[in-house]
Amino acid sequence: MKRQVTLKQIAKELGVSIPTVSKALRDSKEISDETKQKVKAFAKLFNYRPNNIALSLKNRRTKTIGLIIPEIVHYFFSKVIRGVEIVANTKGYNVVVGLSSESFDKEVINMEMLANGSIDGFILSLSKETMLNQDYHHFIEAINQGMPVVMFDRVVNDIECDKVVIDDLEGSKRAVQKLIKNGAKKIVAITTKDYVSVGRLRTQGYIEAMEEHNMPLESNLILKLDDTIDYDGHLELLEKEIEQLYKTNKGIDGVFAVNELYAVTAMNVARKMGKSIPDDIQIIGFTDGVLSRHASPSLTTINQKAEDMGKTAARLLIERLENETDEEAYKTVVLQTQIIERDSTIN
Amino acid sequence: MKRQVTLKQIAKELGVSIPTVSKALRDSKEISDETKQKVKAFAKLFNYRPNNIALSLKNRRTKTIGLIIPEIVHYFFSKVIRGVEIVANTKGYNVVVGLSSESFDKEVINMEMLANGSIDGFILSLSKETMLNQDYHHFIEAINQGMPVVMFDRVVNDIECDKVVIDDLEGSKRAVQKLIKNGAKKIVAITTKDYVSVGRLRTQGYIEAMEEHNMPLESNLILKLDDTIDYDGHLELLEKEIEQLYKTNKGIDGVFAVNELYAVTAMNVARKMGKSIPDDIQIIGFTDGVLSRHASPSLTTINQKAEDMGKTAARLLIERLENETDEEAYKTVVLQTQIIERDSTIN
DNA sequence: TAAATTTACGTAAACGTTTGCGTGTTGATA
DNA sequence: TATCAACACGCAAACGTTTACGTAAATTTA
Repeated sequence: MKRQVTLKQIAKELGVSIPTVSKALRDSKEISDETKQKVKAFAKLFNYRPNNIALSLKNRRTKTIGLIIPEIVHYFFSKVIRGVEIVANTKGYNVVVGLSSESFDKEVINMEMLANGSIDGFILSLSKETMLNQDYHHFIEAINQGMPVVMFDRVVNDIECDKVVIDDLEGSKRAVQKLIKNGAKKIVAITTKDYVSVGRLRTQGYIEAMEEHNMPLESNLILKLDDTIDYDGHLELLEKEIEQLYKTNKGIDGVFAVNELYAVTAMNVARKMGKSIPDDIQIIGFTDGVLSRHASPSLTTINQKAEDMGKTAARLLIERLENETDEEAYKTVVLQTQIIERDSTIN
Repeated sequence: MKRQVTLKQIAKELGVSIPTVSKALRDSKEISDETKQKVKAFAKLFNYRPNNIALSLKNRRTKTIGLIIPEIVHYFFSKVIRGVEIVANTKGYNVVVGLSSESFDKEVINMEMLANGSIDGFILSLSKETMLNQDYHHFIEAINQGMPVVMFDRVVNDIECDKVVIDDLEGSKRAVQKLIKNGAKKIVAITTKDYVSVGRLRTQGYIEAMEEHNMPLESNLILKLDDTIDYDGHLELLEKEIEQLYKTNKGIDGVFAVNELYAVTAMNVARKMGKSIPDDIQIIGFTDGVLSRHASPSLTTINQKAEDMGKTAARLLIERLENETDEEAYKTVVLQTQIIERDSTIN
């Protein structure tokens, strides 16, 4: 109906100039108290709000953050969004979310849609396809154009920007150490292929822990899954892979899985095979999500610090946006993980 | 480093006027081929992209949708976001997400942050507190200002705007009917207090199904939980409530739960009490999320059509934004549910 | 060859703000 | 009564676009 009222309309209605209205509302001392009163009353009456777009154009800043994530129906990423939102909102920023759906092209398109003035900076996590392609030109372009970028979780080391990651290596190492300490003798790792940066690091953590305790390190014991497959829609594929793993390696009594889907499936498969959790097999997963919490028995996991990650990323970005001072001092924040002990391990 | 190049800079560099550059790039026939070539080449070289903010100001439309949801770490809502994103992106719209965190105030603040020109329209689902307060002034204001609003799932009937809901009553009715047909004799409903619109409807569906089959309808059999409590953090509270329900009503052999958290917890509690699923107790939940799919046994559920809902809402909004024609013809789209049969019922 | 038309551009205004500066009016000072 | 500062406001420009319109020069037509 009645469009938002503008300075122009107030000015016209009150018989003053536009700048006078603007200054009155901002309490400039150039304007008489009388006029201020008049203008403010009118503005309040008609619920005047400055047009954000006009302000953005004038100030050359939108107070909006672009957040590009690979997937949204996902415990970890949705928690990151929440972290970003919380910090952004308290600092007066909005968040526009772009979904790459793990696709390189969509990642590029999303970034192009936003990089033309719509946002002040990016927070992003690489799509799987981008990690495979290793084509990072869109990030480099954005950065060269003076657009601050903060990468989280799935990052690329070569690119100069702020980053937030967890200590994947240390976290998984501690998980495996816990299994060993709990008496597990034959521990398998269920992980992803190496191009996924976090998968590689977590596998490495498993290997280092095993080596340090002189445990048998056979390639049989490491199941590297192709995580371009959407196992959520084809759970039976995943189940078959894991069943196979159990069958070719008799006597498995410890499972370390790099995400909670693998962990909970490993548990369900084991139970179907008549194993008891945690007495026969102990399981630790990565990412502390709903699945882990509500599985039965509940899963011991490594907390991936999703919300913290989002908050930290948002803080880093906003700091960079608001302090145009110390350029080039890019930071990488490493968040420490914790083990959340539940019922899939002996405590 | 080098800021985005503007029409002004191109014009200056090429010794022509700004409108000439603009027209050349838009292939206006006012401009000679020679000049067009020159301008386009230069623009391409310097990777010119029109500034979105300037365009928004000029066109009085931002091509951005504001999406306000109560919670993001939530299977249903994150799927809705995905639906909205997909449709929005294919139509050239961006999506800025605002979180109300189930709080009335945050809902209002979020809407105010966006209503000042930042977006073209809202898609939203009410926070619990708003449903309790029944204070809808912020929606009414937005609508009066000519800002299109589409409500989904948690809607308020009194407000005139487009809406997308599922057939909660019919869906839950069919769920209970299925339990009855499967031979369940004593069926309980685990639901929320009535101010949650969808909770009320789903409870109603349970009641109607029971009545139509002349099943005993005792208030004991309906557990209305206070869902302002964050059971995700205090699972034991929820477990205690459900355990109590089982104990005061011996012989329960059917459970209808209005969300998957209640359903999976009802299952876990039953199993801890030595019941076998689905032989002793059959369970159907609402919302087909990860918990249902990966629970063991997997849960039979009613599909809440989250992604469809998001897509439909986005389509409704964009249609209204782009056809300024038929005002006042508000639609309410009702999506039909389906039962996803899994292992928590006898099939 | 003068008038009419086309071509190819530039000017101005607009979207809604903010801010530096100019200016007419008032009151105080010398 | 001149002079000057203070006051209270308006003007202009800027952010980056687009579009209606104006206007020289070049071309066509009569």
